[in-house]
Amino acid sequence: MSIRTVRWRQVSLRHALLGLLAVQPATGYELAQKFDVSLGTAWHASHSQIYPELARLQEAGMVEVVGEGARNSRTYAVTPAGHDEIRTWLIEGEANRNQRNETAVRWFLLALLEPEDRRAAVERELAYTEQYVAMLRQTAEALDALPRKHPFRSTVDLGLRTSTVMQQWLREQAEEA
Amino acid sequence: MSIRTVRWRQVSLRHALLGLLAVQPATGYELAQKFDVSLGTAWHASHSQIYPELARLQEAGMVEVVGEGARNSRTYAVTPAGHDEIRTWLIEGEANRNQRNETAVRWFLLALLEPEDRRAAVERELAYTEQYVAMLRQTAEALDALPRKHPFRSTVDLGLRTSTVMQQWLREQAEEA
DNA sequence: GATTGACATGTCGACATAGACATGTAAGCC
DNA sequence: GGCTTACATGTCTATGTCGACATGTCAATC
Repeated sequence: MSIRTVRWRQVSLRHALLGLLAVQPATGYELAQKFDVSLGTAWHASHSQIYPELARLQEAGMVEVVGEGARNSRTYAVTPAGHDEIRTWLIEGEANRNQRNETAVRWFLLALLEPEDRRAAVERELAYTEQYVAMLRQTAEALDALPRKHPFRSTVDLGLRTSTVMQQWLREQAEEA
Repeated sequence: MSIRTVRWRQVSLRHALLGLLAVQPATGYELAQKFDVSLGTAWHASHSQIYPELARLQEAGMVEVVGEGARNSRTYAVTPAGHDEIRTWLIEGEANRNQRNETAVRWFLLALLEPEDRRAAVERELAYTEQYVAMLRQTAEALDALPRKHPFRSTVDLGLRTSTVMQQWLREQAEEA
């Protein structure tokens, strides 16, 4: 009989949810949408993961139901224990630096294409980044319209700045012989 | 009985492997190392995934064994069919833009901390990026010493450029009230 | 009042992934 | 010759994740 240390690896989904709820209480349905617009560059999760994890977080006392709305919806908020968890994770937690980014894999492989093929692929990627930048700009505008600074306002800026660098780099890739 | 369309989602591991082998033939063991130093920002895979996938790629005729070395090692190389696969994927394949990046999740949550806690967390993240930049610089030097330009040389540049932007952004986060 | 579509929550099965477990080889050092 | 360490390949289990399946609510439009 072997001793298998049970490691908890599902840390990011858990903390991403706590983070979103710390900004504003929300239903599972809203969280699923926020993952794509607000936290899209960092993490993705579908509702089939979110609902069970919310139940586990509630059981662990890190979130609580603060309201029930139409269509059997439940609004969750972070408890003090949940805030502690966020803080501890950021200050003490050991970071997992692994990344999983198919777009980046594509960009790595661009160099393997013939110049003509590469230009076509780069065009596609540039079109994607332009769409992405447009989305970020819209988000920035919406956040700037709020009475007080939104906690995620600066991450939108980070996205805009890195996108500029990436677009410049992609253009150079198209020109490479 | 319901018709379940079997979707193939393991596309990135497959193409990341093909891409690495297109640059230079390698053993499974070497590929596992390359994932972390060469493709680390884009994808991560451990040997327990790599060996079975190499076997599947060989079965599919996209890679072949081009040499056997000491300690029962096998060196794989990409076949013409494998090159076609890379090209088709880059030109025609539908991109999955989802990302999974725990570091980015951490950076998003920084804004939720009290200024003092945040400065501590930012210091940690800055230390990580500095280590990462040092590694990239070493890689760049090593690639520049080669007789001809390495296909992945420009992706190292992209990493260096985005790191600069990120470090600047992190410093700003530490200063925010 | 029927239809449509967005809102809302849930489960299930297939597949992906990490890390432990397993085994053996070769090189260098003492 | 024994020890240690890096090389090298493999499997298995627990867990993570996606997409399909399932069910129901409410509002708007026809």
